[in-house]
Amino acid sequence: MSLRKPTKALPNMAEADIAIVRIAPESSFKNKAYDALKDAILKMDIYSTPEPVMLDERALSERLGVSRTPIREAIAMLEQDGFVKTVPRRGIMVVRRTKSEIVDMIRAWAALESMAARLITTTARKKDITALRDFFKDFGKDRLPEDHVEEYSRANIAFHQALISLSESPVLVDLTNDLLLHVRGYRQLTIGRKDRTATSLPEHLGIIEALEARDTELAEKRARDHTLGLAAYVEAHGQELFT
Amino acid sequence: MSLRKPTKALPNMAEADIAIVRIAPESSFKNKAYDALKDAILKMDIYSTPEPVMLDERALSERLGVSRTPIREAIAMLEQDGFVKTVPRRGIMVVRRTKSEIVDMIRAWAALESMAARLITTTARKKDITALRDFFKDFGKDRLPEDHVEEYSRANIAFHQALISLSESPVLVDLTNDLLLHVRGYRQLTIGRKDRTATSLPEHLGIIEALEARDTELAEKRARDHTLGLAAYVEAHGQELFT
DNA sequence: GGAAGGTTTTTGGCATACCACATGCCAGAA
DNA sequence: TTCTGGCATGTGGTATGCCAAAAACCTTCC
Repeated sequence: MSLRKPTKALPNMAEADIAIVRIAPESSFKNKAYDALKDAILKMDIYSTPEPVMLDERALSERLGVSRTPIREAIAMLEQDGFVKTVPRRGIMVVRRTKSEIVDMIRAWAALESMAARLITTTARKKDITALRDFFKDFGKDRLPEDHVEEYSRANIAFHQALISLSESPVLVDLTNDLLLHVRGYRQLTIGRKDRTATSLPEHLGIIEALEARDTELAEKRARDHTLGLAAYVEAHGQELFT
Repeated sequence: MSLRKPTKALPNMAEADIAIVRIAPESSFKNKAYDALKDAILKMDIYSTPEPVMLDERALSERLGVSRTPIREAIAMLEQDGFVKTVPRRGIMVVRRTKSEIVDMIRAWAALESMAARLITTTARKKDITALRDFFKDFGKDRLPEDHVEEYSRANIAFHQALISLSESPVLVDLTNDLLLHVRGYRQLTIGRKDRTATSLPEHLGIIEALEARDTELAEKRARDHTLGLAAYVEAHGQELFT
């Protein structure tokens, strides 16, 4: 597949070996539009207003300086992702998730993460596991997480993503990232979590310890219970968010 | 919604009561094309030939009797699903999964299904759990699964889907169905499983028993181990498939 | 005979025009 | 004043046509 005629194209091809970096494929407008729209949707605060946020193909095509065609293809992709929903002759609306949908997603996340923990205990290098502690090195008795919620929240997300990555399972990584993108829209998941941060840090460390000890069952259980705890928290305290 | 002003519009409106049936919404070509292509892709045996299967926009638009635009939008959606990959100026190819990708997907499936089992022990009705046995009522000592692999395989898939559905978690259901669609392409997962069917049935029954007993931990474990067993099986015996 | 180089063909990317339908406004009738 | 039918307008859906780049083909010259 790579080369059609490998017969005698080698001798004077030494130049081909020097740092030729495969020129930028120059992504298509479709993909650029997809990235731009996805980014914009994730940034906007969909839940601040009661009316659904609507998108307009023509307006978007003008703003992005391309025709409607690539915009529409990008919209079709976003719809597959579940970020928007287009209704014929009505408009394209940014999807608003209900509380139970968010809780549901967090549960799925818990499932995937606990499987990641399980895999990690059998394959990851000790060094990489220990490195997970670094995400929280700025927090401790003298600098409590609950006093730096924003910062801790970022470390929290980074930790979870790093954890999943250690599983070296592309499927787990991708699925989890998708779920996180949806869940993340809820600012209150971060802010309101203030009273959860206190218990969060010890739980994280507990997960790391179990991983280091190669205790498969325990690591799996701790990872699961930790995230299920978040789900339960949202289910109990996330009321005000969802009108 | 049905009638705006019931105040005085009744007397001579008898004609409005005659069989008006709510006209069909008539899905768009884009979605029809998506369904048709997805169906076709799932049906084709991608692994029978060494060369990748290519699709052609213009040919498809002709075959389906619509223009390229809706086809392209459908392709964009399928690409999001991971079923095809379009390379500029080269073509659209049906994605072929490697063995490790399949194994990876089955592991994620195991994670989701074990979470489903966990949820079921706390929410599902006894009646619905017991109904899961029906999928295997045609098999027993006098009619061994390994003697009717095709049929058992169908029952198997149906069982797993019904199991996940009992969790009443749309996210788990959707994610699992997506994974199954990808995994399913491997006919050998069905055929080669002949030597696995023997152990499969007892394991299924074991899961059902744990669910009925509302033993959360055990149900979760059995569901997970059962599917992880399939992953291990594919990892060990799926060699011949992937060239 | 074979290879370099030019030309045609193929293929996806994009822009544009037009269509059908949902809505809202508004004149005119009741 | 209130209601109704029609028209203007806006929105997504679809069809077409052209373009650039890559691949295939073909010509020509050593």
